[in-house]
Amino acid sequence: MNEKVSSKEKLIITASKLFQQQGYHATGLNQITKESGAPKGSLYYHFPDGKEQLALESIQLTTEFVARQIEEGLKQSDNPVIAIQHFISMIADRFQKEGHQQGVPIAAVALETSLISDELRKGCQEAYRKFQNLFAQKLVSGGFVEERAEQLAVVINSMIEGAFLLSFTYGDSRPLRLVAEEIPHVLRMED
Amino acid sequence: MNEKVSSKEKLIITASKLFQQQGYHATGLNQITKESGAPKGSLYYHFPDGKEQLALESIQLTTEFVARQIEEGLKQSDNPVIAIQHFISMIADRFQKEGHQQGVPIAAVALETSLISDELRKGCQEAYRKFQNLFAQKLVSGGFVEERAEQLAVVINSMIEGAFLLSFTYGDSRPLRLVAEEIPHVLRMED
DNA sequence: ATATATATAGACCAATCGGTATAATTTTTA
DNA sequence: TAAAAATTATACCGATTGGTCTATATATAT
Repeated sequence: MNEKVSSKEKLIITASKLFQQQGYHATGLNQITKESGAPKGSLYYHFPDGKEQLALESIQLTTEFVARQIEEGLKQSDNPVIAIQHFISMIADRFQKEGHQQGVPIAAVALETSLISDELRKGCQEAYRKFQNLFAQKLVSGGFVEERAEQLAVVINSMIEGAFLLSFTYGDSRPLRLVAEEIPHVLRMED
Repeated sequence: MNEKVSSKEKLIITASKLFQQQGYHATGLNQITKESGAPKGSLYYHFPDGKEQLALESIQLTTEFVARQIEEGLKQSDNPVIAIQHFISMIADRFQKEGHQQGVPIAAVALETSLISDELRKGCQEAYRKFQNLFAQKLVSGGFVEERAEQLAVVINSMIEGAFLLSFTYGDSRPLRLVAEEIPHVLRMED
């Protein structure tokens, strides 16, 4: 029963955190190995393609983590409006509590790497698609026609990502909270 | 009459472009001096505080540039809804035409540096505030009460920034176009 | 013309970057 | 237990990073 965290897992977990906080280029492999406790020799054994491969798998871990948070938040209500508002409030609360030292998931890596690595660009694209699909599903189960649900999911995704970026830069959760308040009108269900 | 572009200006112009395309950490001072034609000696003469100072002034140049684009777009109509929609369409068109090789203004630097440099964080904050104020002004002149206009401006700013990020990552202007279509409902003026 | 700022030129610095090499070790299989 | 496979440990690599230094021009004054 090998239940302890493997070196590979430790590397991915640490890298995910650092890439989110510092971005791709500011995060060195030496820092990742040092903070994870795994040696550099292990890094290139488990990730023979180097930093890019490690970043890709880190993005995928972050994607799963965020997706689970979205699912958790959305199951709070059958009403898509209330559910999505609840999820955004969740983000805003956590953002406020943790002193916004965590960065914005995916976004930094997406902006830094999309033009230099198609692999990483696709990884980030896949992340956003997953988030989008979760919102779309919720809207469909709330009565929206599928095509319309997908369109609205893109808009909701944009609002959240943009508000997250603004809240991060301002150091203030207000943009996230204001966006949450407008969800009913985007979904055309007056409150 | 010294009308030729000074070394300082060349450095800022080149740095603005590179920071937007590649982000802060991926852009080296050697690359900036090389592409601008200005020598490294000049860099530390004009920017004694180094990369951070150059980045701050670059952000400010980008801010002015984008602000002018917003003003240009918004003056297209007295109706805030149509004006804002027109501006977003402008972005989407340019994005599509230029093969999205330009990056997202401000955002990358904001995400990369906000946690490590309060100066740069404030510079990016100032950028977003300027954009926000232009939208808010337009809404006020369109009949919105000031406080409400400011709230909606934050939301519109979020939608645009988020959609820009998604369009960039997808390599597709669709998120921007979908967000434009939802502007009437956010401003509660049915089309 | 001469003195004085202003600006340029580019060699140089320690530190760090991503990445490689190989030997030693641990774990698994036979 | 012996052989084989998986993993770890470092020392090391050239290249590049942001930043410094001093000598040399180029203007702008007096």
